[in-house]
Parts: sequence; C-alpha cells; structure tokens
Amino acid sequence: MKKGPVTIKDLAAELNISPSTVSRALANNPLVKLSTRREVQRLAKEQNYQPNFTALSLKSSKTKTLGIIIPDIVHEFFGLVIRGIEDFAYNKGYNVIICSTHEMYQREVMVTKALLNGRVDGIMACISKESQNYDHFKEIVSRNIPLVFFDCICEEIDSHRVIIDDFHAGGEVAKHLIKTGSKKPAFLGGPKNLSIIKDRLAGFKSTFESAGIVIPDSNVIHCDSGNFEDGREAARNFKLDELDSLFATTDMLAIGAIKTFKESGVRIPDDVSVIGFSNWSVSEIYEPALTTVNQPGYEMGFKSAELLIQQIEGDEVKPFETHILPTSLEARESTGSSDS
Amino acid sequence: MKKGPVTIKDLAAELNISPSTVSRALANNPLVKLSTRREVQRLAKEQNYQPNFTALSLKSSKTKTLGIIIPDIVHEFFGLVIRGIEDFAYNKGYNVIICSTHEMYQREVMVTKALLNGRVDGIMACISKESQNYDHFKEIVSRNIPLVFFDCICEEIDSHRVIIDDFHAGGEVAKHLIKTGSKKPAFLGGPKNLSIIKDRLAGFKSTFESAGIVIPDSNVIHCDSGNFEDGREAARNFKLDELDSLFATTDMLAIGAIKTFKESGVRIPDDVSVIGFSNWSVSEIYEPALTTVNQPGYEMGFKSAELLIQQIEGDEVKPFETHILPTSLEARESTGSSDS
DNA sequence: AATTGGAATGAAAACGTTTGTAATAATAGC
DNA sequence: GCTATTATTACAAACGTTTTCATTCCAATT
Repeated sequence: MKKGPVTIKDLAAELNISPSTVSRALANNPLVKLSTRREVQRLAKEQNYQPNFTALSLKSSKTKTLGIIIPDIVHEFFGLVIRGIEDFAYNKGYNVIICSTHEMYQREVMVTKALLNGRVDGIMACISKESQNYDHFKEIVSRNIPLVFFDCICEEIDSHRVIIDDFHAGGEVAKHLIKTGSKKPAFLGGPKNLSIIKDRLAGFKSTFESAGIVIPDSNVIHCDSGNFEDGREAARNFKLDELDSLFATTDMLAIGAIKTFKESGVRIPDDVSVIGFSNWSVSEIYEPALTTVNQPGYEMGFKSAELLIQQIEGDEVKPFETHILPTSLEARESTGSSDS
Repeated sequence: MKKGPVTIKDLAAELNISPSTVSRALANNPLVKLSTRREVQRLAKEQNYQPNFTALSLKSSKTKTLGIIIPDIVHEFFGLVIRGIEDFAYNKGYNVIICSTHEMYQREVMVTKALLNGRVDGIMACISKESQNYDHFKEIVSRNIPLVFFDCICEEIDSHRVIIDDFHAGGEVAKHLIKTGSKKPAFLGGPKNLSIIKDRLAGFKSTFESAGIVIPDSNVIHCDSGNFEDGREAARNFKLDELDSLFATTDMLAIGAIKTFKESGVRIPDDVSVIGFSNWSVSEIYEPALTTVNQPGYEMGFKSAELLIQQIEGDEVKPFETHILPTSLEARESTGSSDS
C-alpha cells in the first residue's frame, strides 16, 4: 500500500492537483486560492505530513546542522559548552552533531574529514591536546565552511574565536595567593605546549614577579593529562618545604595534589593553599572546598554558536572577532577563604 | 568561476564524459574501462572531490545518522553512554545527533518531533524524569523509525531495551549493608514515579525484609532531583537516631547527605554507612571514598547502538530484546570497606 | 556482407522539494 | 461577443547522486 512517509506528491495525487500547488499551499502562499490552501493544509495535518529534511537540504544546500569538535564528552566543562551551543542553536532552528576526539589527533582528523562532505553548515572546534598539525582545520576554511574556535584555539588560522583570558586568569590566581600571604608559590599544569597552559603559567609567574617573587623551575611541573591520578602522581615531585601555595590548571589536578599533600601530613590551607581551575561541581563539594577559577563554559558555547550562525547566515562578510569572556575567582576553603 | 564544492558533474564536464560514467568510475565499477577509471579517480583526488552527503541521503533514504535523546548532557553517566554509542556507531559509519531534554517533558516532545522528519535512521532514548505521556515516542514507532530505550525505558512501548536490573542492584546494596551490620537502613531517592527508583527501593526493601528488617516509611525519602543540594536538604529530614545506614540513588545525593550528616556530628561510616549509585568519579575522590554501585554507562551505550543499527540494517525482523547489563558494588570507605 | 556480441559509455528517471515560467480559466471592459 | 486582464494552477528544471536501460562502436562470426 503506502510505503514510506507521506510526501508532497502523495498529497497532490490525493487532491488531484500538482505538487507545486501543494508546496505553495503548505507555505501559505497567497498565490494559491484560499480554499485550496485550506484543503491542502487539512489533508497534510490529517496525514501527518512532515517535510523531508534531506530533500530540503539538497535543494537549499543548507543542512541546518552544526558540527562540534571537542576533545572529550565526559567532561563537565565541555558539557556546559554544549548546553550553551544547543540553547542558542535550537532557538535558531539548528541541530548539532557532536564529535569527540578523545584528545587524539588521529581522531580529530577523522571527524573533521567526516564533517566535510556537506553534512553541516558550520563547525565549532576546541583543538585537542595532541594536535600540532592543523591542515585538517585549514581544509575546513578552504572549503568555505564557517569555523569558530573556542577555548583551545588554533593560532595559525584566522577565524572567530571565543576564549578566556588565560594570562589574566593566571594573574588573578597569583593576586589571590599573594593576598593570602604566599611567598613560595608552585604551579602544576597540563601539557607544556598547550597555549592555555602556557598563558596561565605566564600570567601567574608575571604577577608574582611584579610582587618580587620569582618562581623557581623546580616549582613548575607539567603532566600529560589533567585528571586526578595525574595530580596525585605529579604532586609527589614537589619538595614540600619549598612551596606554600599551588596553582593547578584543572580542578582534578588540584584535588589529586591535595590528596597527596594530605597523605604527607600537609594541612590545606594552613601549610599549602591550593587553587584549581574551571569550577567544576566537585570543587564545591570536596573538603576542603576548592578555591578555583570559574570558566564560563555555557557562555562560551552560547557565544560560539552565535558567532557561527551569524557567519553562516550573514550576507556581508564581517571581520573575525576574538571574544574574550570574563573569568572569576571563587574563593573557598582551600585558600583559607570560605566564601560559602 | 567555480562556486560550490566540486561535483560529479564538474568532473564529467572536465573529462568530457557523462556523469554516470564518473559515478561508476568512482565506485571502481569494472564496467568502465580501466584507463577511464584511473583518469576519473586521479581528477577526483586532484580536485578533492567529496561526495555530497545530502544527495546520497536523498537517493538512498538513509542518513547514516542516529538520534540520541537524553535528559542531560552535563552528566557523567550520560557522557559515558554517548562515548559507548559513538564508539560503536562511528565504526559502522554512522554519525550521531545528541538532543538533551534538560529533564523537561516539553523539550523532550520538541526534540523528538525535530528528529521525525527523516533526519535520522534511528533513535536511542532515555526518558526524562518529568515524562508521563509517551505519545511522542509512540509516533516514532508508528513511523517505523527504529527505537531503542536505555536506562529509563518506557514500559508502554515495545522495543529493544538496554537496562540494568535495578531491583537486583537495590538488593545487592541491602546485602552489603546487612553484612556490615546495619539494622536501621534508610533510603534517599529521586522522583517516586520513576521506575528505576521504584525498583531500586523495592529490591532494597525486599532484601532487608528477607533478613527480618522492615524499613519504616519515615526512613524513605524522595526528592525531585538527584543532585548534591537535594541530598543535603533532604537528609535533614531523617531522625539521626533512627538510621545506621543510607542508600541514596545517586552519588551526588549520597555525598549531599554525608555533608549534612557530618555537620550534625555524625561519623561516616562509624555511625551511618552510606552507599551511592552510579560510581561517578567523584565517589572515588571524595573523603570518605563512597561505596557505590557501578553502572556500566559505556557498555549501555555500546549495546544500544549495536541493537539499533542491527534493527536499522537487518533485513529480517528480529523480536525485541531486553538487554540487562550487570552492575557491581564498589565497596569503599563510606561503608567501612576500604577496598582501595 | 550481414548479423551478432561484447565492451564502453550515455541518456534518463528517480529521491522530495522549491520556484520560475507557461498555461488555463474566470472576470472585466468595451 | 471579443479582447485584456487577473486569478489560479500546472509544467519543468534544478539540487547531486545512483542505476536501469539504451545506444554506440568495433571486432568476430556466419
């Protein structure tokens, strides 16, 4: 009998009119007689007609779909980013395809290629830790597919960017520690080559130096990842009598370090003050509650989607914009400041 | 000059042959002369030809895309589910569209409708807390779009299901608490109407009853959500001298409750043993480390994708299958068992 | 020389839409 | 009653593919 979903042709056949008239009637085009329009719309509703998305895409060469490339999906920050993106995008009638790269360069190249065959109208990306080569992203640009970078951006590529001021945030952390009396600060961060890590460290160091305190290299440790175990391991390499405060570039690193410190009998914050980064929910729950830098994931996603859709739909070409979102320090128990 | 991306027609024009030959040549069809094939493939590579995804979809009425409907994206469990789905799906050449409902019925209906216009070949869904009416899911089925439920399933709809045995898991929790000497167990759970909550409670109660212990209604508390704050608030309603153990249906609820208990001077696990659910990473990090039930999110996603794709691609209709994944209890400090 | 057959390619239809243009029907003006 | 105008509708092309069927060309067979 009837096979697939009902199409415009089916409606046309049923009413003995042409598909074009049905199409126009559904669009409520005044060119078609009011009574015909009513008739068509009634039948369409009755038969539960849904316009075929793929056919529309082919006709308009617009998929109304955005691609998101992120390092990891099981990650509070990226979750918030996605929420922000979705909230803006859905409102504008866009769907979203999420591709996580598991922080692997190979996978990043793979998903990028997969998004490059007209499946999406634009792409938002946060580059993975591993990536050093950016040809796959350059291909996106060369194919004229709108591209917005957020958080971890690619310096080599000219595009919209949505970031935080990592240098400034590092400085704010330093200021807070200086205020709480730190003389021997230390730094525990993710991969050295990552610009966000470099910037946080630079801001941190520079502010301390302005206060006359130079951080020795032995108090700066980098690790491959940014998780709890890494923090726990890496913290063992600090000489406990040479630091009185620690800035870790993720909350998990910070908590891992605290765990190690506690095991060595170090009291937090009395002996060592600790600050994390990102304000994950665990930082509020942990004891001691972790002082951290709030990273506006939701806003970052929201703004990225806004810039991307604007670039997709905009008629005139606007110059690329680097949008810097404000961070804020959440002072909690781990630096002796129990705000909450 | 050349406008959009290069198409088969462009290649055909360039080589002065017909599009059909180009199409065949690209498919390496032996019907076309080897030299022609080589020529076409060379040019395609040179011009960086990518087959138009939308056109392929329209032709084949297959989008090679799956829809996922989940209550929340900022959620460790769902993150793991998505990872599992992606790992299986990508391998089979499928992409994935994720729609989060923010636990809102309205939004669930919205995204479901949005997925119903041929954008996806199949749908995986975990129903939201709020949903009581399932007409939108029934429409998926009536449109012959393959549908798999996972975790929070819809009883009314016949489909593949991937779940855990919540009743059994609740029983295992009870067994563990009985073993550690609990005489006055209590229960703190999410929404009462949710089947997964009901089942966990039922299994918990029933096992305690088999041991001759009846849990009074005053020791069973439900709250709207399952987060930290909820747990913290709700735990205030327990009479502290009437319980010596607590089973909370999420790790966050458990940790919230522990916080409240600690504030009242209750020692964990000495005075009250606490068990959570899901084995989120925070449960391992928290102090005391939380005993919890490991919920295999990754496997759940992986299996769901497998069943869905099998249903999409399968020629013969297979009977619907309810796949029950094993859970396991992770004994940690909060019940006095420091495994780790 | 006429037929057959195989190899290689081309033409056309189809997937479900939209939209420019052409055609028909109805109305108005004279 | 005839043309000019308008209202309504139909036709056809297009988006980028795949695929069925038809065509061409040339060599081999009779």
